[in-house]
Amino acid sequence: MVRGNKILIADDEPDILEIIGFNLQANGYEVTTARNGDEAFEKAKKILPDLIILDIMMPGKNGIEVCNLLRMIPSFKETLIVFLTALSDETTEIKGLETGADDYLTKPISPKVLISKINALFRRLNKDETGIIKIGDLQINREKYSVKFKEADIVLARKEFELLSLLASKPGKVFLRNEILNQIWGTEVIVGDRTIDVHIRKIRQKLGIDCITTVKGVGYKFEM
Amino acid sequence: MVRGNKILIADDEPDILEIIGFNLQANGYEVTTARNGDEAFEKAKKILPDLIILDIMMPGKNGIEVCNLLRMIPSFKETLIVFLTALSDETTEIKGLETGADDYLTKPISPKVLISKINALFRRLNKDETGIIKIGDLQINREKYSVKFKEADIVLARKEFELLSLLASKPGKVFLRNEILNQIWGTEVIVGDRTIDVHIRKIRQKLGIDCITTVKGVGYKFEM
DNA sequence: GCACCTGCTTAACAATTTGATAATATTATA
DNA sequence: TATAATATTATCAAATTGTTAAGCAGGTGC
Repeated sequence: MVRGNKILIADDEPDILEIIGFNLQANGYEVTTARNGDEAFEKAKKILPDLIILDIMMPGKNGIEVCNLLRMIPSFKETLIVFLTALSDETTEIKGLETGADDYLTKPISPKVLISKINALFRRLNKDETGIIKIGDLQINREKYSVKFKEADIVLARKEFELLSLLASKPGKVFLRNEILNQIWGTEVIVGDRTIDVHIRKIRQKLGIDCITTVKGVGYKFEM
Repeated sequence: MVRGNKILIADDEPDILEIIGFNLQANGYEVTTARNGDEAFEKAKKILPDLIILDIMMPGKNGIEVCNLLRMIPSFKETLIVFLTALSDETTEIKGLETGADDYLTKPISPKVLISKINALFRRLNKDETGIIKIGDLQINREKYSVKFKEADIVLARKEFELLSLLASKPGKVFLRNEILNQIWGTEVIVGDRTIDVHIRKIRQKLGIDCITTVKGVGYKFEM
């Protein structure tokens, strides 16, 4: 299992970006920086970091807004988000944590302490972030949007791919129909119940193997 | 899935224990207190809390020592440990986090902020809580919706699974028929009395072992 | 623009599974 | 043993999922 190591730092002070960025890189993290809220949001969607460090007071969107926006996107539900700011205002801190941030740090903070805190957070997060899922003879490449089974390429449509990808991300876990709807269609779109079934059917058909099990009244799970 | 809610607080100042304890209880946590490091260590082993708040400067063992000792015990590998102390000394903070603490808070801290931080920690913890029940040769996995007995998979329908799951969640406890009805069918649905029997029968049949005992006139209990 | 293709959703119906109940048999216990 | 409680069995209705085909929107090449 490969520990995720992509970190995005957003702060409007170049000095902070440089100091923290340098220290994180020295500790084996892959660092991207952003100078304001909008840039942070765009870069986050692009690079899908494992951890995002957000300054609260920034030009454009502030850190809390960025956090809120990101948490609405399914693929950022599990991403670690930490606020870093000079504000010692208690109300802000609570607001930050309640948007679903994982920690809240106040400047000034020494790089060493920061690294320690970040390591502690990652320690809790055991997740494979390579983007490639390999299960038996099946390979799912999130970046290439491709699926291989026994060296043979299988062409899946987008929804099919996302569905298989989701199920295979935790083999054995039963995904409730609601869970699937939220993760793939989002909370706003409403689609009929049979839609999931039809996609499942197509995946089963295209893969040719029965690796998706129905748990009646509950949901679906992936198993090889 | 039941959220862990047992918290142990260790501090040598009675005032702190009282204030924090009160606030945590008001937020639905079950609180135990300790007045020094040794007491904290003993109580931790006894009650197996989900979160431990440790003062660093305490009579007897200090907080870091307690943390180190606990982390050596397998059942405390996943326990949340947070340091709470007046020391703002950076070196101590790093030392704390490197022993495997999950956060580090400095006094003075307002109860609101404390609660927020603790909620944030639990939020993350609950995500990788497996929800697996293991009793003897029986394994019940809520996430996978699967039941294993001696390596053999047993397929249960939803109601059967819920029922077994409920009984096995507290082995030995007798669940009244009413209790079972409320937990599994809810208060609105009304089903006949024989319905429970039939489900119990199916579970017994499928498991092949007699681990559900009838307590006539009262209810059922799970025992291996 | 127009024909054509692809992917997504849905409707309609078939197939399957589940859960509840009735009817009857069995058991525990006063 | 009498009695109430539970076990067992078969049956049926309801819930759930599978399957197929059709409609629709968006994109592509001509």
